[in-house]
Amino acid sequence: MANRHADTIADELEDMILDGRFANNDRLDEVQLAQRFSVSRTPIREALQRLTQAGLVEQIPRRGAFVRQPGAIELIEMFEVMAELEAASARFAAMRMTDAALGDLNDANEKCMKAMQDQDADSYYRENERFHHIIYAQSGNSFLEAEAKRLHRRLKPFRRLQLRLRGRLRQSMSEHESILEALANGDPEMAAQVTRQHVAVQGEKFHHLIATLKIAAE
Amino acid sequence: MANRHADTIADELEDMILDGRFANNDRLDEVQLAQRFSVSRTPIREALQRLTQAGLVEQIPRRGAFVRQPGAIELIEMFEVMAELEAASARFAAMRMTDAALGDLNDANEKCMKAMQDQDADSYYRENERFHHIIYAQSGNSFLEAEAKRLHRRLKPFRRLQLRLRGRLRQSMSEHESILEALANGDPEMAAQVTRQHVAVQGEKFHHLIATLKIAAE
DNA sequence: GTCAAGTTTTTTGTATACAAGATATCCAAA
DNA sequence: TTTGGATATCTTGTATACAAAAAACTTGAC
Repeated sequence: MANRHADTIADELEDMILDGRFANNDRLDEVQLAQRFSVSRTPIREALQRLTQAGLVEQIPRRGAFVRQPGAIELIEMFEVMAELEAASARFAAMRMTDAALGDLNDANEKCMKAMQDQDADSYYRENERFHHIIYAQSGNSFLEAEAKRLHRRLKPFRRLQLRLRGRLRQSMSEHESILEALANGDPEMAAQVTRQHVAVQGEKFHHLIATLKIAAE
Repeated sequence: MANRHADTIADELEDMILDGRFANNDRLDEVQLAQRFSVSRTPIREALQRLTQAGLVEQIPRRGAFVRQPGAIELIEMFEVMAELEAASARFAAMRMTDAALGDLNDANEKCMKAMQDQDADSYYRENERFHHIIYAQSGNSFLEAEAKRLHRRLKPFRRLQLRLRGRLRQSMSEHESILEALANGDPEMAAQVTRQHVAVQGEKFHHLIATLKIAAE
């Protein structure tokens, strides 16, 4: 990609923002960050530019850079788009997927299941991510794969939240089964539909969660 | 957004690349560009960073920035994704669209038709773009709208190419009619399907065009 | 004439310097 | 006490300086 220093700084800042280590609208002071990373302002500014492009930071001219956590509405919109990208991936994958990849997908799903039974959250997240990434890759469309990965990563912290809802995990696994079945049958429309539903419901659950939190806060 | 100078420079460079004023793999020399724009290297570097993020430029560490025109395969992939984004927009629009917007869409379509009869290419492109942008906006999903606009813009120069094919324009207009009808009927699945087809066929026509050009070149 | 090692020249990436705009502080008047 | 304006301070945005890496060139051996 680009220059090493600014690159790694951007990655670190991205992680920090996505992990929620900054509050919304926190100002990212250039000199402070420069000191923290022991570099000059130049690579910091490059990193901030990158984050701005990625939508994680908003830069206001002559005012500075502010972390920009998406609001509830924007998150729902993003989940909606994610559902469409996943549905499209699944549709293509149903037609283009290799047998070997189908085996991998099955493997990821079984490990997901096992992780759920073992209450092993880390393992669950890892295998669930693998499950979805395999579908993106098997769309046979690298551009789609890249876009899907990008948005998937952006939504990661919020997916975790939503999975805490009672019964959601088990339901999610059953949806995986339907996806697997549709892909195994090579049924593009079915694959697209169940996959869209699988992701869209995450957005809805998330919405529900937000609403609940709001009520609880009153 | 960000700083004025680097901003406008990025926009200008973007236009130049999208208009094809640079060949693929052309190196974008920082000092040369700095002189051309009468600024220092700093804002140039910021602009190049932005273009890299947008996928128009590839930066190789310690080597420089190179314009990166998508190849045939990548273009087909991008058209495939565009088709999905448009289809999703149309699906949502079928459910959420206002009557006023439906009127606007009809208006854009009629002006498109008129432009075709008048052989007025500029007017055609403008109204065609308006047609599609209305659908994005009426998806009621700003995030989707932004993503669709972004990709639409990226594909702009290649859509123009494809429209030169004999009979393509008339076919395209008839597809617009089907889209309008589905939206007017509030039929989400039909709207998604005809819209996907409308855009996907552009990719196929484009593919066909490329193949033809290659044969002609031999 | 070709190739390879060593040297010079470019070019990138980072640090620092400086200018202009934004924010904060202070003081006086109502 | 509060408000308004003038001044001081801080912060961003751009220019310049410098170090290190890559490319280009030179020179010498075969």
